[in-house]
Amino acid sequence: MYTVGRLAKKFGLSRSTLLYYDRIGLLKPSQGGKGEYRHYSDKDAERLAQICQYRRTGLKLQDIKRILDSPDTTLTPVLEERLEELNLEIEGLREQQRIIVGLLKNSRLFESIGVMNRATWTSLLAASGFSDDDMWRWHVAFERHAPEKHHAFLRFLCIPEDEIEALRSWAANAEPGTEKPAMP
Amino acid sequence: MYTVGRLAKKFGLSRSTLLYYDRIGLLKPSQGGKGEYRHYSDKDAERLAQICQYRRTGLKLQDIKRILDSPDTTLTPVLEERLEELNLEIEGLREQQRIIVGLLKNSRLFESIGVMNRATWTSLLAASGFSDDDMWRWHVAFERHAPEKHHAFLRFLCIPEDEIEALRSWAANAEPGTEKPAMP
DNA sequence: CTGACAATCACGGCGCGTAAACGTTT
DNA sequence: TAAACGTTTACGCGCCGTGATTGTCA
Repeated sequence: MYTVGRLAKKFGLSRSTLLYYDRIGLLKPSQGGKGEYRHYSDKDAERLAQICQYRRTGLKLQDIKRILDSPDTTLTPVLEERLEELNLEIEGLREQQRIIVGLLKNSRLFESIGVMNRATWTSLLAASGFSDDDMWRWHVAFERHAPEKHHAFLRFLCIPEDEIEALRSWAANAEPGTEKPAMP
Repeated sequence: MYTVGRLAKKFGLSRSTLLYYDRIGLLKPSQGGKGEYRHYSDKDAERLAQICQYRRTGLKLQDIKRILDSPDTTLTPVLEERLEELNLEIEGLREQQRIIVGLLKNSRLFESIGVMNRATWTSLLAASGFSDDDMWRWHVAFERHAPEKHHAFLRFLCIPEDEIEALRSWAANAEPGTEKPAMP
């Protein structure tokens, strides 16, 4: 049995957060009617633990409520939806990064920040003994095996969208002996 | 010379957005007093183009204002700051993805979504003719040459933080002939 | 009695607009 | 007359945080 404050402390939340969860029906104390003190049982605490877990995935409180209040069939689809949503969000942010990198390309300073780029990547591969040919073969395999992920990875390297397009379409059509595209 | 609506249409914005920009002093029409129609000059339009450009980087309107209203010395630092901020945001979102992947690991369905993971990655490398040894050497080079980026990349693969730690510390200390860590 | 808790209610606040309502210019 | 404009005000999102005021427990 916990009071609001105690439960809040136990989970590193603020009291008002729990009050808020009560208000929206996400976590109602199993004892304590109107005007009385709230009393949270161990079961309530367990539910709160679940809530915190799901919150770490960025799910909205409403979705968490849906998950916890309905048979577990909803869990997987909701999480997958969130995963997809996160992909889109990340893609959007990377897009913003690419634009900034474009604007900053005179100022060489951005190299020192943790943004991955092609120069770093290729120099790493070279340092590990990978030849240019290896790299081209790798692009081809990547494009064939998982085109979307290939795309995502190229974006991860902050390569401009048009170059990505060129690289991918080359990789998609490459036959043994195909001429390699010129890359800056 | 443009009126609000025309300028808005030209830039794919809504009228209210321009009104808002006027209110906060971000873009004031060079002609048009109170009660009169706003008239935006070509210079204003140019400024708006700048604004839109910077907005695509996710800069706050206040920061854009600062950039445009002061000598260009502020541009670079502001952009770099935003870049760093984006890194943090992306890292946070990836963290959320990793948690979801952990929760979903029984449901194999997430493989079909565009999330990169180690399995895909290694199978790709293998398909391109890279041996296990190549991969281990590559980790070592990566860790030595750009530790932070190595970290970022492993996160990109949705590898749990503790395994990342293990892998990195192994790579950091590896000598030729060092035993390789067991990886699931 | 006192001090630490509890209760309820309502408002604030971020960032960037959007929408409504109603009057004026062209 | 109609369309586009003007101003002002309020609202929306998501997730709480912060009081104010008053009641209760140890």
